[in-house]
Amino acid sequence: MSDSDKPKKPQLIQPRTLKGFRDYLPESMIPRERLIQIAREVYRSFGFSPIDTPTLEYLEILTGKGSDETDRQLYKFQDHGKRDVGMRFDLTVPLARFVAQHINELGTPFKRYHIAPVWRGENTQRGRYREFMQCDFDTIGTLSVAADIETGLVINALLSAIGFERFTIHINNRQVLNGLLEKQGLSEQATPVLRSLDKLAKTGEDKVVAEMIATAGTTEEQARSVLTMATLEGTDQEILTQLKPLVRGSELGEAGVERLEQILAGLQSGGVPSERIKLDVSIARGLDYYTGAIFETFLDDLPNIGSVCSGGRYDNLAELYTKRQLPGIGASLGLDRLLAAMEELNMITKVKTPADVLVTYFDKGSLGKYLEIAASLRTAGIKVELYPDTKKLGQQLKYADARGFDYAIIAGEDELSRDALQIKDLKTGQSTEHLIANAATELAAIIKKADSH
RNA sequence: GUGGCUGUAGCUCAGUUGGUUAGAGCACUGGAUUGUGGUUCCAGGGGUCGGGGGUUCGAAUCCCCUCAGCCACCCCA
Repeated sequence: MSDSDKPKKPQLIQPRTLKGFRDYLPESMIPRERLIQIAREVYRSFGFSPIDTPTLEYLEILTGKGSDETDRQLYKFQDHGKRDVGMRFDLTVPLARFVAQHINELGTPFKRYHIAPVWRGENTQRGRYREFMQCDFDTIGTLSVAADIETGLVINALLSAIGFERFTIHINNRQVLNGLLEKQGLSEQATPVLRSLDKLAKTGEDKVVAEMIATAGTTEEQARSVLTMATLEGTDQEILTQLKPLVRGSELGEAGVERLEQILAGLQSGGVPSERIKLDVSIARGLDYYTGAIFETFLDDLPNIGSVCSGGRYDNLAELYTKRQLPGIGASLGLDRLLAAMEELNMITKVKTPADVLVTYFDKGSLGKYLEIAASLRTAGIKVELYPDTKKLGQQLKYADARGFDYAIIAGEDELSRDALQIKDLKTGQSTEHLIANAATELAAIIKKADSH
C-alpha cells in the first residue's frame, strides 16, 4: 500500500488559546466568581449601582486622549459597516462616555460599579494578560470629601470581606504634590516629574533625581526638594506637621494638606483600623488625570505583588465628550493580582465543584426517589449534584472526594425501605442516618454549623 | 516595541559525544469474588519531542525561521 492509499487521518485543529488570553477551569473559576460576588455585594452595600457598556466603541471615543501607547495597545478594526471600532482597554473611558451621554437621566451624585473584561494588546508577563477583568467603582458629580473617605471605606470593606486582615491603604493627595511643584516652578513639568517620582520605591532616590533632570528638565535642586517631601517619614500626624511648612504659600498645597487631614479623620470615624491606613507622600500613580486623593493598597504579607486596589480623584472625567464638568473619585480592584496573592497565601481551598453534596445513584430503580431527595435539599438552599450513573458506590465516593464535595447522600434499598438516607461527611468519613422527610433541614443545619467554623 | 532565557504525555521532568519501537512520577480511565472515598496493587489510554524548513545514511539532540511561555526594559490612558 503506498502512502497515498492510506486512509487519511482527519485533519485536527490544534486546540489553543491566543497569546495573553486564558481559559478558566472550574478550579480557578470558582474562587474567581466568589471574589466578584463579594465585590458586588460590598459595592452594593455602599449604594453603588451596576452598569455595563458595550465591548466595542467607536474608535474616536477610545483614542480621544490618544497617545502612541493607545495605538500600540488598542485592539481595533473595521466592522462590517466600515466603521472604525476598538475594544475597550479600561472601564474609565467607557464610563466617561456613558455619563456624558446619560448624565441627565442619571443625575448626580452618580455611583456605579462595573465589573467586566477589558483588552490590551500589550506584551504579556506574569500577571499581565491581554484580556482581564476590571472591578471599578466610582462616584461622579461630587467634590465632597465624604466621597473620598468612602472610597477608602469601600477598599477596607472589600479586602476584609475577601478575608484579608493585614493590609495597608496608602493615601496621598495630588494637590499636595502639585502645590509643591507650583512652589518650585515645576507646574508645567508635573506629568514627567510625577511619573519619575512614582518609581521611587522601585529604583531609589538617585535614579529618580537623574530621571527627573533628564526627562522633565528640572534642576537637581528642584528634584531634591520634590524628593524631600516624598520621602517624609513618621506617623501620619508627624508627616502632616512636616508637610505644612513645605507647601506654605501654595493655596493648592495647603488645601491639599487640609483635605488629607479630613480624609484620615473620616476613615477613622468610618471604622478603619488605624494600622491599615498610611499617609504616603511618595505615591503619585502614573495616571495624568488624577487631581486629588490617591489610594493604593498593599498586602502586608505580600507587598511585592504591588497594589491590589488603587484609584483616586479626578476633576473632569468626561471633558472629551461634554462641556459639563463632572468631577469624581473611584478605584479598581486588581482581581488577578488578588487571586495570585490568595493562592500564594493558601487562602484558596481547591474544589472542582460548587456543590456541597453529592447524591449517589445507588439503586437503579429508585431514580425518582433520588431526584426527590435532591430537589428537597435544593429547596433548603443546599447545592446538590446527583451522580448520573449507577456505578459502584466506591467509585461514586471517589468522584465526590476528587471533586471536593463535603457530603454524600447514600440511600440503597435498605434505607429507602425505612424512608431514610445516610448523610456521609466526607471529611470525617462518618455517616448518620436521617429520615428523608427531615434530611433537608438537618443537613442544612449541619452545613451551616460547619461553615461558621 | 527592545533584549535575554526556555519549549519532550494534562502537570513536573529524564533522555549519554546525533544511532533501533522516546521514558518516569503525578493525573486520568478501568479492575482487585458487584453497599462506603481520600492508602496500596494491577492494567490501560494518551506524545507528528511547540510548529515549519535545513544539515545528515540517521535529528528530541546541530542550524535558520516561526509560535508560545518566563524575566528585564518601555508603558500601564
